[in-house]
Amino acid sequence: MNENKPPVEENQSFIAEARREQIIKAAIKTLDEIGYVKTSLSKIAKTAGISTALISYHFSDKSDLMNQLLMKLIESSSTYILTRVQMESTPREKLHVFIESSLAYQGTYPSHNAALLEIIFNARTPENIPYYKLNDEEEDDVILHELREILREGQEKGEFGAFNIHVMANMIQGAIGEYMMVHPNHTQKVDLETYSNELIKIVQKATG
Amino acid sequence: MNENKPPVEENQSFIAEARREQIIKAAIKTLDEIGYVKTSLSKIAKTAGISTALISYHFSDKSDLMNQLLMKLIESSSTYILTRVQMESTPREKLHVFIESSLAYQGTYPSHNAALLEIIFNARTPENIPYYKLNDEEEDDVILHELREILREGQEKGEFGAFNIHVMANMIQGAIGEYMMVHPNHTQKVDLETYSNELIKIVQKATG
DNA sequence: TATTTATTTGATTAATCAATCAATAATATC
DNA sequence: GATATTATTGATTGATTAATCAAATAAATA
Repeated sequence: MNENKPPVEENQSFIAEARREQIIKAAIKTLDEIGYVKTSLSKIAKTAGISTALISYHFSDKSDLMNQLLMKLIESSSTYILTRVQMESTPREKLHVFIESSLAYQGTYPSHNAALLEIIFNARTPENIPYYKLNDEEEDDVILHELREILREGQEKGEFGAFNIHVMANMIQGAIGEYMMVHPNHTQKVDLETYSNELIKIVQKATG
Repeated sequence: MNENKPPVEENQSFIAEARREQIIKAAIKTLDEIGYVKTSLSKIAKTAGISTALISYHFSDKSDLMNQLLMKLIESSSTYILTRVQMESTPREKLHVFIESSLAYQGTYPSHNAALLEIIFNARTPENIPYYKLNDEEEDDVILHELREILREGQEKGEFGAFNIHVMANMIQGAIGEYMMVHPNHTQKVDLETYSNELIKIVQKATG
């Protein structure tokens, strides 16, 4: 029966993995509710109903926790958007779905979104560079890269007119981000669906 | 010679006013260099070369200092942009100058801009609402209001086509904001002037 | 079952924070 | 020049922070 034993690593980390999940969930909730500045390990621990030291046991560091959480949040929203975009065929359709699903993600997971913002705006690298200034540097930002790719392909195929891809991509991301910042979950001047539709129309014309 | 005496208030507050200026300048520098999270009264005091208690003497509170600083920064950038916009006559010209000067302000006062971002993203009202979620609620945001007014006037005069004003305004602001976030002061993929020109072109087409 | 290994806690550390206060120093007023 | 007011400091308070550690508990392994 030896060959049936699950690999040691998986077995070892089963409890640990569940605990990490729990801590990360508590971190999201805390960040959403009180913001990065007031979020401390003890606040997160209290939210999770565990001791502070337990967080230190599972994460080497506060910044380790925040980094892992950030990666999870980015991956979550990226997957949500990319899977939907990849189901479309033409650049124009892809672009519309990109906008639509980017905004839809915010409506579906508002707390994830808030937590993501709090970390990006506040956490800094060991070299003290804020994450929000890092974004652009190639490698990392899958979403921005995909958006540019859609625009490039659209121009290549003649579906889109002439424009600067970097600027257009920034503008679209900016329009999406602006909504996610300014609008609390309820009672908004422009509801999510209207915003989404109108933004698509405008971008349609801009990419001409 | 009595009537020549300057009003008591001005006289009294002369030193105090200068000191407040100095503290606010030090706060800008500190926020720019180490970010909101790491900025403390003692760090600001050290930057200013004064004692921490002196800040408490001139400002009732940490949040009082941050609020006054925020107001100054908003007023500074608003004035910069609005004076330039008001020199133009047609909505189209106003819109172009709005974009141009918004971006130019960032290039001219990068540290002011960084400090503004740090406060907006981090400071919260006594009710714990982040400032960046407050923006939209009428009264306050002079800049956003002006932008919408330009767009409205342009539509009214038939210079612009049909689009949702709120969404278009958000998109333009988002495109501007995106630049100011992503791009550090040097070695950028798209330089400020190119970005400005290209954004104007795109918005020109979008507003049709 | 005995023993090792993984998980969890409570107590503690040293640092830092905002804010207060009494004691000076500087300035203005009379 | 005496007196009051304003400005400034250093020391101190109590709260909170991230991180460490020895001790206790739970789980896995042999």
